[in-house]
Amino acid sequence: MVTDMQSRTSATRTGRPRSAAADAAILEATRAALVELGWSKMTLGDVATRAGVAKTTLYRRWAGKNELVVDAVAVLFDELELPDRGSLAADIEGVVLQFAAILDRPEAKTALMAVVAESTRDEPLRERIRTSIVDRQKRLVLEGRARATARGELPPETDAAAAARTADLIFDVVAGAVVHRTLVSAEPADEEWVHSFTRVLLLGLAGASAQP
Amino acid sequence: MVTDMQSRTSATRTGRPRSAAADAAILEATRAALVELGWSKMTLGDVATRAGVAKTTLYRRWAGKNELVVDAVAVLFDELELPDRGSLAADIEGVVLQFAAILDRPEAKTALMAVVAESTRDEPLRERIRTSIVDRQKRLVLEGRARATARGELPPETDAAAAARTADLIFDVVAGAVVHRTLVSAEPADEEWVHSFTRVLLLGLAGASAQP
DNA sequence: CAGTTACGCTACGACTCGTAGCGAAAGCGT
DNA sequence: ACGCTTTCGCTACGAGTCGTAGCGTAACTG
Repeated sequence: MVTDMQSRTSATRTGRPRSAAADAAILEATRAALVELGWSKMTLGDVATRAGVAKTTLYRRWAGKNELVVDAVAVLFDELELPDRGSLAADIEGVVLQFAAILDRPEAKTALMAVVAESTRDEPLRERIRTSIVDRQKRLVLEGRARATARGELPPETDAAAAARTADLIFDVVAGAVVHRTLVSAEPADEEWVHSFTRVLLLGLAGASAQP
Repeated sequence: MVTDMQSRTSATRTGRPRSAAADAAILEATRAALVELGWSKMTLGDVATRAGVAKTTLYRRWAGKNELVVDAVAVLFDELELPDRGSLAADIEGVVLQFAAILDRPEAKTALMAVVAESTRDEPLRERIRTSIVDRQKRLVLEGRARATARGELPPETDAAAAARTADLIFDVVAGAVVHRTLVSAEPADEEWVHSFTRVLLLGLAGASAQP
């Protein structure tokens, strides 16, 4: 979570250890500040005060606002799981509804778009977002396909490269559509919408695999 | 573009008129500053200096950074047109490639995500984005469907409400997928990707209309 | 020429940022 | 118990940005 070379390389650190409670308090205070103030009006000084922590302590652990907010929001995606609803279509609908529920939170709305905007000019930040947020979502695509293949709903993959491209395409379509619906169109990704979207996606994928 | 009640209600304004050249210079300076500095490091004072304009002049015309950047980036979407490539699939591919080309610009990357992030806590800003940017894209979806219907590629719409929902779905899927591919996955939406995406989308829509 | 509005310029208080310095606290090894 | 090391809370600071006020001048209208 926090990038510190020494604490991982040497098993036993000398000196006073960093307070784990402070980490938790800071991240929770960050989410609270995001809810109340949004990204632009949230200040690190305010977060430190809310967490009952000195501002210098915060700067010792995170390089800046971007990194802190990524860590604070990343935990929201821990609850993402692939439910076994019996069919590929039902599984996808379940995951998409979970994803939509997370994006419905005010702290996720304002934080995700902002850090993505910053990441366009900050390659390390983009990597941090990828490993702590995006890859967790992408993993569900691969798991879902594996489960559907085991069920016999999908044929086993023969071309690994083509399979990877298809997984990337699915991921961008699913995540992009939900994000755009929620944040740009500002309309809820409710069950009816998710059902329509899933049907179009699956029919499209079925047709694409039928006529290569 | 600029919200001024008086200049439109009363046809002839008394006093010194606002310099149209200043407007153009400010918007161009804004785009230049976005390219060089990105959203977060761009300051209105710097924009005013680049434009050869006093900072106070800038504040007389725009309420803040958000509104200014929306206006500055909106013109990038003026070049979006619906090319007549002969088939619905080819038309969609053409539009998506245009959209991808705009999103490939650095000023569009950093600005669009940032203002969308701000709009989650600013309803007037979201409305401004919608009317000056989003609706211009959405219109292409409606035009494309009308043209395809005229060609006979699509059946005439019977249920207006269902047709509107479908158009919204298509729009969120197309725009969301391209944005996610470009900004989150950070990989180019090149011809190959657009071709794969368009095929999945059209097959899905065809299948969905076949089995209502 | 009088009236009105926009402009450039300067200056200002308020705020945020990120860092430095200090003494005290909390661990570890001997 | 005693150093050694690192973290902690606190205060203070220069630098930078924000958005506005005031002023004299420029541009356009009747």
